[in-house]
Amino acid sequence: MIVINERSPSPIYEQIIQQIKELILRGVLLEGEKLPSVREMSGLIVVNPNTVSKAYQELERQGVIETLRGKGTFVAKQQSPRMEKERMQKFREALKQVAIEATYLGIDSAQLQKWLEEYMMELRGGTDA
Amino acid sequence: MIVINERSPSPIYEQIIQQIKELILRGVLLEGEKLPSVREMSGLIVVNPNTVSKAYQELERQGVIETLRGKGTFVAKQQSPRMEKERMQKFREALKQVAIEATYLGIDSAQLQKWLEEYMMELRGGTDA
Amino acid sequence: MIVINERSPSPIYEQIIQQIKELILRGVLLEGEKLPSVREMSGLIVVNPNTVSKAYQELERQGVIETLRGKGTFVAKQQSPRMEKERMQKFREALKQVAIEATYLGIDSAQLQKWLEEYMMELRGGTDA
Amino acid sequence: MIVINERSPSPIYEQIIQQIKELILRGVLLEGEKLPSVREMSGLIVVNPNTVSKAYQELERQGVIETLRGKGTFVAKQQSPRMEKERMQKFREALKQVAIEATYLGIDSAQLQKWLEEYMMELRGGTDA
DNA sequence: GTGGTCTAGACCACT
DNA sequence: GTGGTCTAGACCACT
Repeated sequence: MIVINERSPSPIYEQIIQQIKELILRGVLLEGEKLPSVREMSGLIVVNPNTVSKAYQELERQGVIETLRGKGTFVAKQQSPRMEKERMQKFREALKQVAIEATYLGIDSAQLQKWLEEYMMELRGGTDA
Repeated sequence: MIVINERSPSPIYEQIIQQIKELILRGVLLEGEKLPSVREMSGLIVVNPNTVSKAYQELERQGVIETLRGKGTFVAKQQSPRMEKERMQKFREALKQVAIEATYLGIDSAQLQKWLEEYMMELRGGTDA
Repeated sequence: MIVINERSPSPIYEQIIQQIKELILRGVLLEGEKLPSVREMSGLIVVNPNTVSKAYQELERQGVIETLRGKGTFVAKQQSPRMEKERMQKFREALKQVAIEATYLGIDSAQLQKWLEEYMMELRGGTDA
Repeated sequence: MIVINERSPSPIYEQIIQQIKELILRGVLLEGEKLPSVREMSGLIVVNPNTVSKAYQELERQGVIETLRGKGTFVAKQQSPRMEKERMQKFREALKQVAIEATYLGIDSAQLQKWLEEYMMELRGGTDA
């Protein structure tokens, strides 16, 4: 389910984080469901265990997953909106950069909204499956 | 005009690139206008000249600014959309991450579109000024 | 394998770029093969690591080599022709200058073609080895 | 007749040198013909006089033009092949780089020869005019 | 150990 | 004065 692009400029642990988030949003990973252990995951996606571990730790810090000692790692129960200030600021910043780059690429706001709609529909649609 | 955030995870030269793009889109920097020299800019934003130089070189590669040997660096004449494939792919990727993160933060697509509209209006509005 | 000419008018990082390209075309460096690390190379050819790094980054931009984070730098898999417009224009310009200079040196087109044949045979021959 | 590209990475004085050589090879400038003075040329092509002067000096060093005190600058009489070792070596080096880059761009030797033929025909054709 | 970023500062070609 | 190149060397993220 998770595909790593070694040539990507974004670090592998970031790719893992993003893709796990996406799998949860799409409903592939359900609330309370067990994630593969660090070692399993490290074998599945052929990546150093330290890298997987780092991704899990960050996901836990963000409240996306939960680690139960000796039991394993699970998708957190409350996947409700978490409006942490820091995260929100980062998001607004990213959104602004997207607007700038879109303008440079000559993409108008209608096209942009269409694409965003599509992506978000895909993600929300996932929860029905 | 340009403010560097030393604590930001994105490198200083990237911050310079993004902010110069923004200043151009907002119409603060006009076509053909001279940018501060590498040394001036380096003094203004308190950053090493090499770092400014790296940002200028990348902006030149992207066709945003132009360098005239021994004369200086200028905002490029044609700021027309450049649909380079690679850049477009990066953009689509960034857009997708924004959609994912928005979903996580509980921001619906209507809110997202409103914010994007605002940013893009600000940018386009700048060219009239 | 790589020899830097400090008196050459072309910058050191350009010399590195050209010679690595040549080594690949001659088949001395094979697809997927690891290049010396920035530090190793910098020691081998007695040049500052930053200069080697600059050469590697430009080679990556051109798709000649690939960087895997924390792992190293490798000869890219597909060394297929890349017909980027900009690069092609630069090439045509260089070719024209060669024609002009040849005429000045009294070299006729038959001789020129013979030399080019030789060089290209050498390069293509390298991939068999 | 001479067109300067201020955005070109090759310096203006080099562009002047190359284009004067080309004009001579094409027969636009004839042996013994007077060149515009440094000031005239500087006005014609809108370039700093120092830059023109530098180009003329280099052309004189190469034996392409001759300066007669108080009279002006003229296309040299003997435009016969001058096989200076240094120049020849530089040329062979440039030719080699052309071969390497052509291979990278996927241009075969037949195409390369066709282009070279064309360029050289244009140049030689010029002497008939 | 790997490449990426950055500083401080020198030197150079070009205008 | 302008940008381009290079050195020497530090620090950092990533694997």
